[in-house]
Amino acid sequence: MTNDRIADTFDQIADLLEFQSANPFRVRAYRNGARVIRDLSEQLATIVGDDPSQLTSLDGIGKDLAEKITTLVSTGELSQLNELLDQVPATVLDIMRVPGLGPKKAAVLFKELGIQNLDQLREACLAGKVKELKGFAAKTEQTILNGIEIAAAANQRILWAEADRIAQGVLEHLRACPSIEQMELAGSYRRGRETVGDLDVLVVSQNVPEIMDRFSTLPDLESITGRGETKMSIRLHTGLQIDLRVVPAESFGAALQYFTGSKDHNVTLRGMARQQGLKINEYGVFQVDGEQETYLAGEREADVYATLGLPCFPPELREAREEFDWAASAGLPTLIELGDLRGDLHMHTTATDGKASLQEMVAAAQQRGLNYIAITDHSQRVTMARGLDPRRVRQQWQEIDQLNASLGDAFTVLKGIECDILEKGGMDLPDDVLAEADWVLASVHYGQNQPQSQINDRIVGALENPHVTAIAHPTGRLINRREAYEVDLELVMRTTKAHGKLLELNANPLRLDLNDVYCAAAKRHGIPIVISTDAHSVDGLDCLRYGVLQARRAGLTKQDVANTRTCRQLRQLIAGQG
DNA sequence: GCCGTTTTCGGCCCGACTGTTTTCAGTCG
Repeated sequence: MTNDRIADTFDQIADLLEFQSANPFRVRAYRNGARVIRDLSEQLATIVGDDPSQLTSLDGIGKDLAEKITTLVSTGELSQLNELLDQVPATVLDIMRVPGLGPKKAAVLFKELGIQNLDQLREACLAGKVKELKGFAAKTEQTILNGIEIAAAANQRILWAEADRIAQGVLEHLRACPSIEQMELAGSYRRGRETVGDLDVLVVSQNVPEIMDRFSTLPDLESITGRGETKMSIRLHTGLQIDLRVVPAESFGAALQYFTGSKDHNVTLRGMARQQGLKINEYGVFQVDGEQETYLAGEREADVYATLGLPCFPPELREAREEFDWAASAGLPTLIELGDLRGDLHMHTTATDGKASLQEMVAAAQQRGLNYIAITDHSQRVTMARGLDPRRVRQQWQEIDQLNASLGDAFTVLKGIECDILEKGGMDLPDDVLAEADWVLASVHYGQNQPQSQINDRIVGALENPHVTAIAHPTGRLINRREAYEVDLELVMRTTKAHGKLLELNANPLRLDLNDVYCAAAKRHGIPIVISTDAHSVDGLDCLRYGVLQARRAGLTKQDVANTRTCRQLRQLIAGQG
């Protein structure tokens, strides 16, 4: 059983317990456990096999959850979950996804009207039965009806890149307000998560009505779901929710900290504050003496942290993973920045499925301030993309040699290939061809549904090939579209390290593969990461920043990423591979 | 259900907004 499955199980238990109005801290314990498991690069099954007593050394996993993990790994099921599902059908949980319906109201609907799913809920609302329940009335019934569509479509977090496009539009729209003194986006968008569930906008202004009126005229606005004195919420036609908060200047830093989250990071932070006799909320940090509260900080985010003796964590690190341990020991890593990258080592041209020619890609990379690139078109197996056979790839490399001669020292084009790892194992191009390349990416494109052992063998085989430089998009996942293939990444990382090879962080916003958790694991293994765009067009080269965000979330520094090196240093690194 | 440099029991972050209420519970982030 995979970590994700175990985490899903704990989340489901949390949902069901919440529905039953169980102790909220118990619910949190399950959710916390699920999160810790998702942030783990080692497979729990391996830990259980080696030494189950290690489980309780994981933060948030105690005796009880450890036992449940062991049971799940060894039997594949959990009697507790089955018993809960006997009491509450899983479809009832959909009711709680309707905005405005939480566990309490959902339980009333289930117990009083026997409503088990969204269809029955809609019928009951239309029949006017809901508004007769205690605690419900006409307005709630209408809100539920409106919300059912959202619940059905909801659940879908959008890609960070898409959120960024929308967020910049919102800022642009609001900037028309002259009273705006400060404005920032917070939430998971600011933390650079690969997907974003909603947007949070923070504004400092003396004129709240002006800001809120302007906010209500957003071009794609579907409905205003709330408007108070400081907070307003709207929903776009796409279903995306945007929250606006107008705060006084002396609270801006505290609000930015608060609404950037993550929730778990803030829970930890507030716990630390409490131990020091302090209180943090979105208005500031306060010294607490009985009834008396004295404002200590809040205007700037850094001061909020400084008051607790903490560094101002980059938002990408605020996930309650290792950031507080780092702060307490060696300090925070100096995270990589976009400007640190000197090269892009994965891109395609019109020779295969790219939209731009070799010359156009080179010119575009130069414009973006890069010093080198690798051209990595597909190999022959990828027939749909007119993959290159030995003759055509050698022809392209000859072209690159000529181009390099004309470019001089200022810019280098590496002769590369994205060579398929064949379904039956082995590389798609002969060794004598690969030996002529400067940069060989090995990729799994076909046979993604093979069992784990077969995928493992293929990737390990590629890593053992002396001409392979790096594994591209090592898990094959497409965010919100396709699961990763079954691959034991711990095995891949050990093999990668043993042969001195590299792993890619594919910066395409749909891939971001390796993800933050595995990039952090690669760093622990001492494996250099390569952040590349996999560009299929000139515009595709702009994706590097998405990769950098994910790398920052992994705590990677400039030193951890291979293509921050000069081209000469990079060649030396490759030359050391075995 | 987890956790411990006050604690192995008794805590566990905190406030805004809404709707249905006559003072507050539920939901949300």
